[in-house]
Amino acid sequence: MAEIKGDGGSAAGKCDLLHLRSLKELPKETLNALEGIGRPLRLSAGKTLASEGERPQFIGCVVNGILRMQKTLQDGRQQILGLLVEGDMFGQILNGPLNYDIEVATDAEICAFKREPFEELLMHEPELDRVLMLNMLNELDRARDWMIILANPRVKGRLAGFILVLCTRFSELDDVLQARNGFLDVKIPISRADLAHLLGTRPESISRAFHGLADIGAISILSPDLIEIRNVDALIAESGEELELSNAFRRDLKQILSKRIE
Amino acid sequence: MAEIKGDGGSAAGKCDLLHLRSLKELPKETLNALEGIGRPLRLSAGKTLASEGERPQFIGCVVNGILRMQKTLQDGRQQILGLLVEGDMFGQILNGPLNYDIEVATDAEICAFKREPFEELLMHEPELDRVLMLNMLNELDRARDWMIILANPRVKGRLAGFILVLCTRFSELDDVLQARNGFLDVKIPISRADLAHLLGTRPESISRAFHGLADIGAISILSPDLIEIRNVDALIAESGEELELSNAFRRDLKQILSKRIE
DNA sequence: CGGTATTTTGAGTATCGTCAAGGCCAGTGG
DNA sequence: CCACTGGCCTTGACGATACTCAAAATACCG
Repeated sequence: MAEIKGDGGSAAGKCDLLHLRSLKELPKETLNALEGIGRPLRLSAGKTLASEGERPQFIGCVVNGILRMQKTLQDGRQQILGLLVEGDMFGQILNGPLNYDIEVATDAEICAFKREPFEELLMHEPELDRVLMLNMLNELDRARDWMIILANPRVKGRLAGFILVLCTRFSELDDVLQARNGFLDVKIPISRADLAHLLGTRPESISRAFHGLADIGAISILSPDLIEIRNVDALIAESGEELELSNAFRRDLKQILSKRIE
Repeated sequence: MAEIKGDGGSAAGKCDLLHLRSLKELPKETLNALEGIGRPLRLSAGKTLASEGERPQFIGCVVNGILRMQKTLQDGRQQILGLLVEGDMFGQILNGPLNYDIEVATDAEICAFKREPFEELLMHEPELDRVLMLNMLNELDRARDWMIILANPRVKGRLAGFILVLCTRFSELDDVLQARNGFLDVKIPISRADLAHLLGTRPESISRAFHGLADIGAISILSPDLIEIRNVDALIAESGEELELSNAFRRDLKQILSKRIE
């Protein structure tokens, strides 16, 4: 394949940023400028991209795959603070040092921008600034979602909340949602261990919670990382999600279902 | 007292924004302009300032007292998503509608800015924009703190984490910290019920956790809303906080202790 | 001093964390 | 082609913890 050699990076070529939903609104010139200073990086699961306390050398944008933001606690637990997916940006633009690690959860592809040219571009392009602001607001919303999920006293409820969030906030992801004979298939994109770290519990409890949800008929487990939603209302009831949103949820899900079936 | 009548507000006069730590860095003219469009509001505990789904009529800045951001869930639980204290701003500047309620936790005083003049001021004052950005980053950090605290499997650990956060992130507050005969007194600024809503549990468990911490000698309970930290290390150990930070914690706390004693 | 709200305590049950063992799947090497 | 190995997921048993409901004690306010 024709590869344009980058200036020293192991990966070379050009990022394809056009299809990322978060950047779509940028003017074409800005997008081109971004692609000009960005280099694609292919990362394999398990790699640590940046560690707590340091300031990452580059600004990154996830093209596909999933990264996790996580902290290692004193008692040995690892707590996942959030997931970075397609279109999410990271790398402390204004902030000081990171206060969490960034690791690769599944094999991923990112676009890396050197800090200086990126920040210079930022000065001249208020649109880019706006996109970053929205990215941050999005992260704040998601952090609050995780808070609500974590506050659920039962693991079964936390898992139900996670599945619902997967269906809404992460629904744009390629492989997560798929309709099949009238039900919605959901691919669980991370391991049980990571799920446990995310929901503040242990893999064993996650497993029990999955089967608990299956027992009440809310889902069925097709394979460890693929489930089928059989009863949205039961799922919502378990999660204890908010009143108004749960109705919106139902509507959206029905929409997604019918859209994906077509 | 000399009061300058406002244009229709029930409260009148001028906000004193000078002493707020988050606004200190603003140029004097910007601060004056802000004070010009702001009106002080005195609020009593329990009042709902804004509800989920609506867009608040004004931008607010807390002068003193505590507001809470909270959501009412379908199963009746109320989950507190965070506290707004002296210097914090709220009111969805760029965002769409709120997705939580804002209620007054303790009698409070805020400075309210009408949306239009505030946003116009924002256009002309990049410094103000920057302050708002920092305010948002701060909120994100705090949301992540809450996540880590909520993820702690034991209520005793969550409570320990809360007390530590109180000593660090909220240490600038007037009444929270006070040194007395060599130990640090901490005023718990919200009720047991609110604390339960914040930590995702029930008031009974909060009570038991307080007494559990007292049993291991980490704290002593002077009155329901006033505790004394007797063993910081035990408290940190219970909270399971992060490795590096816990050392910083210890240092900071010792500093606070010696500073407050003087 | 009485009345109310808040906090605390108690007892019983459900849930979760822990430790240990078993099962499933994929990749490896004979 | 098949046994083996290692990683991940599941299951089981048991003790610790937290939720629930109910009642008592305490603090708060007039």
